[in-house]
Amino acid sequence: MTKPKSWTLKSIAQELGVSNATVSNAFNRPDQLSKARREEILAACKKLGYFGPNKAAQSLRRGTFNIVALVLPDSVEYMVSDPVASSFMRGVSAVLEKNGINLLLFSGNNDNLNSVVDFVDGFICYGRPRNKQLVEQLKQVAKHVVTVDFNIGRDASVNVNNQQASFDIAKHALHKNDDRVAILGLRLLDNDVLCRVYEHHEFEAGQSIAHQRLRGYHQAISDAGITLGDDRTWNIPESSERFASIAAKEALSSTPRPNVLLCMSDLIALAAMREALKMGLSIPEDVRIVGFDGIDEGQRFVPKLTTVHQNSEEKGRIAATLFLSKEQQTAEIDYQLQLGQSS
Amino acid sequence: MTKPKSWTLKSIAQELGVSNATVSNAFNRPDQLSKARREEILAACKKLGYFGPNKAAQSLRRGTFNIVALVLPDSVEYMVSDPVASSFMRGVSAVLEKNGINLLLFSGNNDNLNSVVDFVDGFICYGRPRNKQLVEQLKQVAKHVVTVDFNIGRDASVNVNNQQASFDIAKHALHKNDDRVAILGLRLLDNDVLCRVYEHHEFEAGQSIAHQRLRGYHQAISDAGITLGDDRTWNIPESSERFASIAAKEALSSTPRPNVLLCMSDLIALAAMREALKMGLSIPEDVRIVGFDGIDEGQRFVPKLTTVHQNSEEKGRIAATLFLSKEQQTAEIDYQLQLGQSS
DNA sequence: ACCATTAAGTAAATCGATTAAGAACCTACA
DNA sequence: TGTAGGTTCTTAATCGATTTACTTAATGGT
Repeated sequence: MTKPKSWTLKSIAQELGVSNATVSNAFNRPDQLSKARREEILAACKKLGYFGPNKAAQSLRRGTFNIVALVLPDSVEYMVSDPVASSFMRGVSAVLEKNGINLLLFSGNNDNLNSVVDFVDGFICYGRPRNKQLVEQLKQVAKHVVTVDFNIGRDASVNVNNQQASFDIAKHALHKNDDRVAILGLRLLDNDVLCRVYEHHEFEAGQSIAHQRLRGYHQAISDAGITLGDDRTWNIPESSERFASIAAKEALSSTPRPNVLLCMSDLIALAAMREALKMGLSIPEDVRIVGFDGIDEGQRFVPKLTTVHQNSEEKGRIAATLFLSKEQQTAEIDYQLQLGQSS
Repeated sequence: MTKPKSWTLKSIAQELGVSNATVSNAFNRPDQLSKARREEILAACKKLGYFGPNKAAQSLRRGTFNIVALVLPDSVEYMVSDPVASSFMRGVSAVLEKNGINLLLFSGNNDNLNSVVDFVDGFICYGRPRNKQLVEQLKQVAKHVVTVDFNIGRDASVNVNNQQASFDIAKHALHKNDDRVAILGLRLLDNDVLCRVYEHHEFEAGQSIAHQRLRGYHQAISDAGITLGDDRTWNIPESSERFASIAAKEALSSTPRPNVLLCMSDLIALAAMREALKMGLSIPEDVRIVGFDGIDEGQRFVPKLTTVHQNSEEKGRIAATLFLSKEQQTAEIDYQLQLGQSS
């Protein structure tokens, strides 16, 4: 046999005068052949430039791929822009890297798991995807899933107790029962527009993190003896500075002007603080602002942001570890209130 | 045939009483069968819950994968922390997403392309990998490569003219021929330690972006009639705030205290500004500081950073587009000086 | 009515591996 | 000597598809 430009198991075996199986075993099952034979084969492969079994073929045969898809709540673009999401990704990748598993980014804009489901070992899904089809598919066709910040009732999930945390931070922010409260929420509605939300009662059953946090806020507000106006809640469909600024400006110039702003993310809270300062308001005297997440920038801002810190990187690490262990369980991660000067 | 829990092309064909090939053609080559037959088959598949040919098998057969690996200069962790790298990734992913191509993250810590080369269509390599083996492998075993910020002499690459840009910014920063210059560099040495660099002449031939930028600085310094001291250059092996701060502190307290700091990245420049302010120095009166990259934070900082802006996102888009076009060419992207108050 | 085309569909080789089952040989123990 | 057991290696089926070459039937022109 003349030397082919690229070797396969078969051609190598032929060249060496042994069977297919023996070469395969040399690479995968050392106990299936004599040590001498094995070393001889491995050495020959190295010399000839055969770097081992083709992974694609191996995967097809074995049904395992060494790839996990990270399902993003949005575009990849969003993922690397958002500090919380980035941290999470950092945690995930650190664990996977250590285990030799590759990470594939699956954009939340994509509407069909089928394009990847055949060549990944499973999914880590960060936040409930907007696309409901995707959730259905995760349930049905995924070999293995770990969900983060939401639950689909199979395999594993990792969550923070959003409701409790939101309750805690809101309770801290609310002082008197004549406080005028506004809520700058995340994606509370099923649309993609920045708008006020009117029917609060509809959300009491929702399972997204936005709804969980909203419940926490509502509870604290009601505990403080405050009545939340019917138009005091903003739906911010994506976590961008642009949207956050617009919503903050709107809220701060609405009547009655709120003196407490409950923000469902630090990104939103920071935008709100910038807007408030721009409008000449002082924080926390004129308006108290609290966030959620605990990103670095919030701690550098003046005044320092009061927020709920959740360790996103740890969350990522736990999610990946859970994925690898294939255990079926729900992990709840810790959070801490981070008290700054903004409230 | 009884209904299997998951369909394959074969079992579906059997069930429908047609051949393998016909089902395959129904999905891939509409011109190979009658319209009626095709629609009948597709409908049946949908009803039975067969979502189309298995991608892993398809890939093995066809030799194409719809996956491109993004080779990172460092861990995934680094990639999402660094704003420039994140922008780049954003650009890449936007283009790939639009074309239905999946993105796989390949950590620069990984030392063997072989673990992925068999199931990706090729590589986009962001920055020269530290690992020289990796470069060799890219040259030899990659089906297709686009390199960014460096060149391996095959397929395509995209670069910014680092030397010219560095020359320009340095020229702007240097006023008089009695300026005392220090350089806060990137990874100039092949080690992983933060240290001063003594033998400048060794770098004149280097091809990494750090070396390219250094050449630009040297040229401007020499044009200004300044002699750069032998211990005025710092090697900062990774682009982290921690390392940058240490180096900046060291440089600013060294003798003679520099009044011009040429920083090879904005991250470093920002750290240097923070340290300078902390030491009670005023910018630019006591020390002029310039950066490289043009990240957002630099423009928000007070004083605003003077720097070279390169559109990283655009760079990412170009890299991905180049990859998809399979053309063999080198694209040079634009840069602009961004003049702030820091110099 | 005859032959040349074209259309529709199928059989079988192939992509590059893994692995169950079995063959050939050797050792050892009763 | 016969048989049980253990090594070492091979044969052949299989993973789930694509695609070339071929068969068969239908169409059309003269």
